Amino acid sequence: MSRAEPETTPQDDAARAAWLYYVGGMTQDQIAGELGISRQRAQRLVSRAMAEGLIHVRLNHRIAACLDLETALKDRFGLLRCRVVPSLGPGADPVTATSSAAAAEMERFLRMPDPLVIALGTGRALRGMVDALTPMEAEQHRLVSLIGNIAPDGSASFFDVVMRIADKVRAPHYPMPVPVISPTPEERAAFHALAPVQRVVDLARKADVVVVGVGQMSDDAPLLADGFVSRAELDEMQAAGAVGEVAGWVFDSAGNYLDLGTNRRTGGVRVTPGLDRPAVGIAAGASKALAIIGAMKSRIINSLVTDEATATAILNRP
Amino acid sequence: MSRAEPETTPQDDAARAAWLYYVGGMTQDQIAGELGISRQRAQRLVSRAMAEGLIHVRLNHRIAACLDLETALKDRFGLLRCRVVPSLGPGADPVTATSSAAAAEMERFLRMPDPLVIALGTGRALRGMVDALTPMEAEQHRLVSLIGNIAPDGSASFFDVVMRIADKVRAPHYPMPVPVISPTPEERAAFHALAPVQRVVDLARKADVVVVGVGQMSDDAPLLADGFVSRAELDEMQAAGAVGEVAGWVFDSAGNYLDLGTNRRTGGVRVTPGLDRPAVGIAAGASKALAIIGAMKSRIINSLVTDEATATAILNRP
DNA sequence: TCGCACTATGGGTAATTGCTCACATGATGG
DNA sequence: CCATCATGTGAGCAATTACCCATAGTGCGA
Repeated sequence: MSRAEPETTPQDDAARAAWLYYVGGMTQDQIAGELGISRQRAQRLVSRAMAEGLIHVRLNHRIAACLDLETALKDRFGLLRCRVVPSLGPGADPVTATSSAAAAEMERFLRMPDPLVIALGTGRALRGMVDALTPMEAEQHRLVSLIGNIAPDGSASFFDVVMRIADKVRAPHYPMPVPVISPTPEERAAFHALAPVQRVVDLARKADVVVVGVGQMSDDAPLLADGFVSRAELDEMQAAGAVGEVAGWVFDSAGNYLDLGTNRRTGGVRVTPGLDRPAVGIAAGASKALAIIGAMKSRIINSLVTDEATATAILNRP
Repeated sequence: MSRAEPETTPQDDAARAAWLYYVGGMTQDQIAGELGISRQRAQRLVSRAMAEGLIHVRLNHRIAACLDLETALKDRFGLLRCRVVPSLGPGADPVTATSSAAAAEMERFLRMPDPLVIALGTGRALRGMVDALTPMEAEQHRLVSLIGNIAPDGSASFFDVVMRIADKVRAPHYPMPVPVISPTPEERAAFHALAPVQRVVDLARKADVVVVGVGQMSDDAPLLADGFVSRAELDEMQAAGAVGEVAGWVFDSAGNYLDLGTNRRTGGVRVTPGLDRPAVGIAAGASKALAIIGAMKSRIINSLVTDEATATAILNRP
C-alpha cells in the first residue's frame, strides 16, 4: 500500500524552486524551508532550472547606443528590420548575446495567427536561437529547411535545427533530404530530380519568411571547420572573391553568388537576393563583418540581428 | 570645446550592466572591469535595472500540479482559458505571483494584428500586471476603462491603470469620466446622460476583450479599504448575499448582480454575464475564492488567472 | 549475490553579493 | 556665502550563493 507516484517530476521541482527564487525573490534558504528540502538541494534546483532553460531573462530597455547602430544600419543598407544587442566582451561567445534577440524575432513570426512557411538555415547562431526560444503552440506554420541534412561523415547532430524548433513549437517540419554538398554536380542533380526533394524545394522557394545565419569565408570559415569544404576549395573560392555564405551558398563582397567551387554542388535552395518577404540574418562576430555586408548589399538578407561590436565593425567599413 | 553629452543615460548603464550579468553570466566584478567602474557601482546598476523593471524573468515550464488545477477549473466552470501559477508562500503578496502570467495573457491580445477594443477594470491585480507588461507597439488597439475615474477624495492615482497600460503599449485610451460611485442615482444618471460619457460607454459595451480584477465583499473588501463604500453599505450588501465585485459592480454567490446598495449608483459599465468574447478575471488570495466562484458561475468572467493556493481553495468548495 | 559505475546528498568553504555607513559632491535656498 | 538636502560613491562586513569533496544510495551486469 505504498504510494508509488512521485507526484512531481524533477523538472517541476526545479521550476517551482526557480519560481520562488526569481519571481518571489526568496532566498534559497527560505525556499528550502518552504519546500522541505535542504538548502543545497534548493540551490541545485535553481541552477538546474537555469541550465535547462526553464527560466528566461529578457531586457526591456533599448540602450541608446544600440538603437543608434540599428538606425544607422537600417539607413545604410535599407533594412526592413534590425536588432543590435550589447556585446558581452571580447572573451565571450558572441552567439549567446544574439540568441535571445533572435528568439524574440522568431517568436514574432511564430505568434502570427495566419499560417506561414518559414525557411531556416543552420549554424551556431540558429542553434543558440532555438535554445532561447519559448515553447509555444504554433501548429499553423510550416518549417522548412533550406539546407541538406546529409553530412559527409553521416553525423546529423548539427543539422537538426529545424527539427528542434519544430519540436519546441509543435509545428510540422520539412527537412531537406539531400547532401549538404554533394561530391559532384551530377549527384546533386540526381538528388534534386527526386519528387520528394522537389516538393521540399518548392516549399522552401515560396517561404514567407527566411531565417538564416551568415558564415564568413575567411580562414576560420564554418564550412571549413565543419568539414564541408576542403582547404583547397576554400582557397579557390577565396581567390575568386568569396567573403561569405548563407545556407552553404557562397557569395562575394557585393553579395553575388559565385559560379564555381562548391556552389555547383551545394544542395537545397539558395536564398534569392532581393526578396520582398522578410529574410532575417543572424550573425555576430567581428570576422563576419564582410560577409554580412555582402549579404545585405545584394539583399540576400533584408533584416539583421547582431551585436554591438559587429554592428560597429560593419559601419566602420568604407 | 568640451563634450556636453553624457553619451549614456543612467538607465542605459543599468541595462547594460544587467545584460552582462543576466545574459552574459558575468560576475559583478567582471562587469566592473568591463565597464571601467567600481564593483559597488556595478552592483547598484544591476539592482537598479531589476527595481526599474528593465529585466523580466519568466518561467517556461508548466508545473504538473498547476496544469492539473487549470484543467480542473476549466472543466468545472467551463472556462475559455485558465492559468494557474505557483503560489509564493503564505507571507507573500499574491499579486506578485499572478502579475507576470496576467501580463503574458494581456500581451497575447495586444500582439494580435487586428484592432481590438480592450476593456479594463482596476485594482491591485491589474496594477501589478501593468508593471510586468513588456513595452510594445500596439497602436491598433483601443483601451477603454469600465470604471469611473473620479474618486470621492479626488485622488486618481489608483485609477490610472488604463492610462499606464496605454502609455506602455502606445495605444489610444478612453477613460470613463464619471465618479466611480456617485452619491445618488440621480447624479449617476446625470453623468451618464452626457454625450462624451455615452461614447465611452458604447465603446466599453462593444469591447472585444474584457480584463478585470475580482474583489471580495467580505470585511476586507477592497471597495471598503479604498473608501468607495461605507461600512454600513457593505453590511447592507453582505446581508443581501454579496460575495464579490467586478469593476465595482457587486454580485452574490451565484454571480447575479444585486439591485441595491451602491450598485444603483456605480458609474461606468457592468460586465455582461455570459459574453462570448474573452472576459479575463485576474485574482489571487484565499479570501477571494467565493467571489471568483460567483463570477465564474454566471460567466461574468470566462477566463481566469490565479495562483495555486486560490485555485485549490476554489476547487475545495462544495 | 557481488561488485562497479553512476548519480544524488549533505557538509564545508571560498567566492560573490547585498547592505549599511560615512563621506564627497553639487544643487537649492535663505 | 553658508547651511541644507539630495544624490552618488567607496569601504567594510554580513548574508547568500556556488562549488568541491566525501559518502550513501541505486541500478546494472557479471
